[in-house]
Amino acid sequence: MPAGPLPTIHEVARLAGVSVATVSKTLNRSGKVSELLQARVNAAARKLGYAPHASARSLRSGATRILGLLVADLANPYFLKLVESIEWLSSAAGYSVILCNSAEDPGREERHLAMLLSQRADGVIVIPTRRGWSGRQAALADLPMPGILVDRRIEGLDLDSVTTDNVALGRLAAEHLDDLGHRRIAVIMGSPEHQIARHRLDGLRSGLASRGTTLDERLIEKDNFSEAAGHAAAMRLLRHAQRPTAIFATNNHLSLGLLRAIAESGLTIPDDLSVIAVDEPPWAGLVRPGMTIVTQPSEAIAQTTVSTLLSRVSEGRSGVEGEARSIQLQPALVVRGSTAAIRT
Amino acid sequence: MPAGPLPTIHEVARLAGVSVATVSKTLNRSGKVSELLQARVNAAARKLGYAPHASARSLRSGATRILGLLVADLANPYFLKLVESIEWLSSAAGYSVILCNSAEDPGREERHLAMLLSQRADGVIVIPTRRGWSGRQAALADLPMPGILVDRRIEGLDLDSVTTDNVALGRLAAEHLDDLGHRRIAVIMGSPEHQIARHRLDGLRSGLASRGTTLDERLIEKDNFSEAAGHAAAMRLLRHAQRPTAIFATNNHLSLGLLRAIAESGLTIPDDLSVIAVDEPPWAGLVRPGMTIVTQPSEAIAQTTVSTLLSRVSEGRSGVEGEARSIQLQPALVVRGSTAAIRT
DNA sequence: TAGTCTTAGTTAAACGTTTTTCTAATGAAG
DNA sequence: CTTCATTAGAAAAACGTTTAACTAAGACTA
Repeated sequence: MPAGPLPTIHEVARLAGVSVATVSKTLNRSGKVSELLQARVNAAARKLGYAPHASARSLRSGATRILGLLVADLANPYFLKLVESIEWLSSAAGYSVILCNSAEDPGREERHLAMLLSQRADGVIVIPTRRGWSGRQAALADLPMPGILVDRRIEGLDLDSVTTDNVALGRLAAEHLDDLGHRRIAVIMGSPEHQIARHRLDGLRSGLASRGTTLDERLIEKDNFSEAAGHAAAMRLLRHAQRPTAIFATNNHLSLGLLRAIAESGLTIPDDLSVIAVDEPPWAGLVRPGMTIVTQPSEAIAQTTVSTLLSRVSEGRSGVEGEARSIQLQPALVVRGSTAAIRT
Repeated sequence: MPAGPLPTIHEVARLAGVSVATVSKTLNRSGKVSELLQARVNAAARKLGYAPHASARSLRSGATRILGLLVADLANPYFLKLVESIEWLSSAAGYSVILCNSAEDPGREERHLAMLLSQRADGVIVIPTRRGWSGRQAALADLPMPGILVDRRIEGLDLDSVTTDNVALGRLAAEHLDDLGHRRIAVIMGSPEHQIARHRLDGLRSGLASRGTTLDERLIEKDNFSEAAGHAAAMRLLRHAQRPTAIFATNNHLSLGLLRAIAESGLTIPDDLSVIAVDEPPWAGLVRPGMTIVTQPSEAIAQTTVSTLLSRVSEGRSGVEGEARSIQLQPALVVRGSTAAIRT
């Protein structure tokens, strides 16, 4: 790092023989500057290697062109996809992203939020941690900049949100399994206190009900969302007196645990057991002959999130504020080989 | 977002009945302030919900407490682990992280670097893209803030770096396979233009050589580092007249492709084929009976990276600059079931 | 020709901090 | 009873921008 102190706009102005205002206007393409001076300014800026000081700029202008991205769990491949897309879209729109991983820890989440407030991010995108929001909604509601929730909603919090229609997701799985003739269907649902898990289960249940099948409540495995929990739940199900003919795992971690359990048991998919999972983790290709999944439209979710947030940002607080928009996007069923018609 | 304009230090000062200097000193624990005034200031700050304006602070103080993290490829689980650890450590040290994904695109990388310069990040951590650095080293070398390379080094660039000892990594794989009696060993090496790939191959070759085995050059598969390439290479190897008894995949994407190919071929690990891979991707558990791997010490690498960078940051440009440190950490072999002694 | 409108540019204020310099008060030393 | 340090606090400058307010010079209108 050999360079001395960085050049300021004043040095550019001096070299170009103009005022700093002219430099600013030229570089920001605001206001009128003659072709001649524009050329001189640009040449000077390039020659000096001028890079505007973002802090100074935002101190004066009031906008940082920074978005905060607060992720509940970076290790979840689905969230990672969201992060990738959101970073991509933001950067295309001229915004930088401060990434914060709360690792499902409300304490970290809160500290990160305070930091983003100090940074005066122009907006914050939050995939909230699962627990710890009761009584803490104010932290988000009182944020002085626009915020938007992704994937998970927080009960009793009036904020823009973009989520998957998780009831529809459960219903898709139900209809597919029913079409294949499955009646003994198990669910590894994660934590029943979690809205998403409940919605997916509700969708499954109602989807089956509308086909005249009732879900066997004894085949609903409830615990948390970890791979270990998925593995344990799967083990219980596989040892069940009347083994289910199909298992629905409602999240990436859970389905990984499920697949591991199946591999350990020496069972074959889909002959011994049909499996349907949510989202497409990188390892979906390892399951022969391909994983049947219900996918959440991660690209569309990222897209909607960023554009909604940025439109709020440009509305500014001048706007009528309006109602909180809560946008639900539709999942899709991708049929591959891990589900098969039940043997007669 | 109901709150009006955020309170400034002046309003805190007025409410506490002191000067802004006293507020600043109190909040930053710098300078002497009496107990009494400290209490008044803290109370006032809390009451107003004061959050210092980071831009103003860094404009004046010259430090942003922001680190830039420029990642070549977020989709690589190994890099993701690094990102997680780095974010964690930085945030523990009081730094925020601006995450930039270059997705192996030098153009994006360059734009992100310019942005980080504008943001006046206190330091930048770079996992550089594979290509596109010839003639562009200056972009990093001339950075006015401390920078550090992780995982990949750039030839001809004199900058701190933290990497795995990849020759040792290859040698570990070689010795393990040799111990098990394998002689027909294949490598899916990725791109031969890439230093890491070459080092790992060199390590494998020399490791075998020191045991008296020569690596069959026809069993070295070269292409790029994608999953597709890994899959294709594996397919070629599996159809080989004399099928190798063991395959070494030198990267996460490649090993995923390899495993997929094996699953498709209906071969069993380790009976038909031993497999050794690098790093522990989430799906390692899906391979029965467990994946044998050579791991890079990602935690230690993250740790070393952050502490080295932060020490450079606090040295400031006052320091003697000193030599660039290039730190190599040692990989480790984790033996599980995917490698087995060759059948006699 | 005198007045008014544009236009292209400059000057200077402002953003919210930190930090240097300054001041007044207290206490110790001679 | 001075003088000199020491201290806690205040006043003010500075950081590098953007932008509002201003100016001078042409171009147009009456």
